[in-house]
Amino acid sequence: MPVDEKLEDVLYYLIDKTNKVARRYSQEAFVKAGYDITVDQWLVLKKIWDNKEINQVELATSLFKDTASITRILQILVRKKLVKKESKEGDRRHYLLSLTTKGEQFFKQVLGMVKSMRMQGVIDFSEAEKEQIKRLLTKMIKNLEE
Amino acid sequence: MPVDEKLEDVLYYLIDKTNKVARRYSQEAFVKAGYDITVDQWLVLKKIWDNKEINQVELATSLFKDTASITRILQILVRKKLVKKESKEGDRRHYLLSLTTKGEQFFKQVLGMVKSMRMQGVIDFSEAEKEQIKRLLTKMIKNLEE
DNA sequence: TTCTATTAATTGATATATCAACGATATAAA
DNA sequence: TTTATATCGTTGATATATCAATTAATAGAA
Repeated sequence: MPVDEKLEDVLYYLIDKTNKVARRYSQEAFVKAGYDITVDQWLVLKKIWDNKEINQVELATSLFKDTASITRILQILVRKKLVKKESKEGDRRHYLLSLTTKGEQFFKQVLGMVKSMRMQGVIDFSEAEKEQIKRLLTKMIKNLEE
Repeated sequence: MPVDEKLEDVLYYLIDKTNKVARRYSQEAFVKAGYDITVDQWLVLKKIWDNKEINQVELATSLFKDTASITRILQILVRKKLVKKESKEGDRRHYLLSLTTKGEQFFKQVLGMVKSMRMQGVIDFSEAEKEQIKRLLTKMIKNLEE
């Protein structure tokens, strides 16, 4: 019988837990506020807001998602009339993505809440601790990316 | 136009990225080694190995999963003949979960690789850094739970 | 210019997450 | 004992992740 440490002591498990707790916290806040949106949909909105002329491959890369996932999330956001896709002149393989007027209004309305959600996780962290956790996570990523 | 920090500077985003990188790293290692198993399926195996008489609700709680997800993951593990479900005498609402002989052999075979995967992420971390990152993540979880 | 290779996006299949509804059983209350 | 409530597990619906195959369009090579 091989002996092994408990799952609770495994760092990946702790990261997974933190990630889930943060996502659930954010999702519940959206629901409580009556915003019909998921965390992943919000991230896509945010990225389009920040990069008005982004295409789907760039969107996928920067959000660590598959282009297939992006296609489906965008279908939902277009259905909700928050995002619009327009063919690009010059290269008809891809689209220009942008927020609709409704999408921009929605984004601005939700952003304040999102900012306070971001703070909640580190509410009692010193500046040094905030830097430290980012530094260590970045270091882990480097160790795991070939 | 509200100004907002870049996604790359948001801590939740960095945690999400670390989590995905760690999962992909682990999943690729399983595939390369020819092990037909997902990360989530492995976690369920590990938990049953550690707790021979666990039921599905406890399994779900300890892995931060929904009981519906556990039902479906177990269906797959049973189909692969790695796990068996036996009715419990006394309370027929739930099952006793355990690894089959094949499941135990598989677990022992894979465990060595899993241990080295766990180390890879923190390969250049000092002991103090390992403690630090666990402490800070635990602190974040407390800030975001209930 | 024509053939080939690459790129952007979509779709299908399977695994997982989450919520809600449900069935079977067990426990507590009346 | 009957009734009400709580618990364990399953299933359906929708969203997302991943991989593979496919379409449409562009770019590069012959």
